[in-house]
Amino acid sequence: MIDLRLLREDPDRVRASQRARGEDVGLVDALLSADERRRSSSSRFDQLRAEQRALGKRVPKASGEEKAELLRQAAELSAAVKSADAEQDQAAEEAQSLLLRLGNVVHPDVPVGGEEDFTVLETVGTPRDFAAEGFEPKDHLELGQGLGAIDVERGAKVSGSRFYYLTGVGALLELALVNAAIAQATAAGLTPMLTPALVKPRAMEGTGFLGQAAENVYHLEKDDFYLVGTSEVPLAAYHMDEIIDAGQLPLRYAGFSPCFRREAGTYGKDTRGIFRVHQFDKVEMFSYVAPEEAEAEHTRLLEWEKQWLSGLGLAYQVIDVATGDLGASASRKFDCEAWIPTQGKYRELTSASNCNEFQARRLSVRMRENKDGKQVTRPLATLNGTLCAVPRTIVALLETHQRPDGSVTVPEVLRPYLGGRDVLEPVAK
RNA sequence: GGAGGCUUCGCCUAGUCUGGUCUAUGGCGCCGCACUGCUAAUGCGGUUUGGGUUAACCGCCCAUCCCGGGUUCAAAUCCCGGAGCCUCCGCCA
Repeated sequence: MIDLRLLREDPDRVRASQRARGEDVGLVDALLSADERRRSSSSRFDQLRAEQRALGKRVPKASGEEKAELLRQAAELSAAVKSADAEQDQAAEEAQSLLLRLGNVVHPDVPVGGEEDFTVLETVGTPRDFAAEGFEPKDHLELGQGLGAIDVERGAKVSGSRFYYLTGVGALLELALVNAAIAQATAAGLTPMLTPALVKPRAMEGTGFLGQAAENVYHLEKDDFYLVGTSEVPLAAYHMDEIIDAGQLPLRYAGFSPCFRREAGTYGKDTRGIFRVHQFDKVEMFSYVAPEEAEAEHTRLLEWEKQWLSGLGLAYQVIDVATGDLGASASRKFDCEAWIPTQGKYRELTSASNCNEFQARRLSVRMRENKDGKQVTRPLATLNGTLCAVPRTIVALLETHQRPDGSVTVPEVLRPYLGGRDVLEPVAK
């Protein structure tokens, strides 16, 4: 959630942000007046309650006629307090529900527009020229099947469309990727974490996934659990309701977990292979920092992503995602898109978001620091970035490093995690 | 699944039986000041969190003793429901 003080003092900035996101600008004014009602009803309650307490203190000291009179007045006040309390609760609830619908205020440098209106910040590496090498690249599924690495037919038989098995060398490849990613993150000082994949509503809500993104989240009705779409959720909620000493910051984690996505509204998109699936594993980086450090941290996360992709020998571009394509929690988002040879375009492999204080306010994660000789508490900033989303990385790897005979060269960084193997060979059918 | 115990302002803790100066005790930690050649030690003071009021500060008011209801003029304290943690039993990877 955003800072209500900012909303009161500079509502135009919030309106502009909503407009840029292509979201309801009227929400800002609805929230302003709901906040007004919340404050006035709360004042009314506070005042009545103060009277009630003052009167209550006199009761035990009085006696006889006087006491009877006090009790009569107190009973009246008691009723008034009760109704003021109910009014206050209702007003607070209304303001809160409006506040939760409001997305983060976007960073001023973010390009305005929809999915196609991103800015390319940088291009790294050169897409491999298969025509010059004289052969037609196979797509990841054909390659994966040849290697005995991917089985989508049985995935569909057992679980339906967008499910798959990683088999044999495919399974080993995932484990190698995950180990290499965790090793890189650990070397950079991040704390490796294995996180829950089922979370309570508060964690999901606080991370910002129950607004517009709600239709993409699996929910277990009977137990009221949500399946996480990323370990960002359990990592953000890890410090929920805590106050962290400024000296402990930054806190950096590398979470590994399965990720579940309903992929609603993507009917017919990326139906072949394992590019877009309902369940996959991912290594995710997550940082808690002081708000003034957030932008520098955002760049840092991006650098670690670039280091990872470059190490895998992939060609990619970095984009500044446009306002209309930002998640509710993000003020700015950088995606790394890797070149997929058979698609002839760059596709998203990683994504780093700066949520500044937005998630921390919702989850009540604060920092305590010494300012001018006084201890102050304020929300901190959270950021997240993909290190390795396994299936998409496999797609890019197989296609990029394939050879004419259907074998695939293993990038050097992965070899130690594949028993020294430097090439994956097709298996006999 | 069954039985019992626990949950208080960063951490530990007093208070709950017997409702009202609980405006929540003490210790640790932390912050400030003093003393000191420096450090340590010591002394004094401060230190829950959130909301409101304020241009801001000071101050003041309200809420907050795991959460939600209830009883009462009045709830940390009594009653009901729930959550989490711990111990034991059962089942189980």
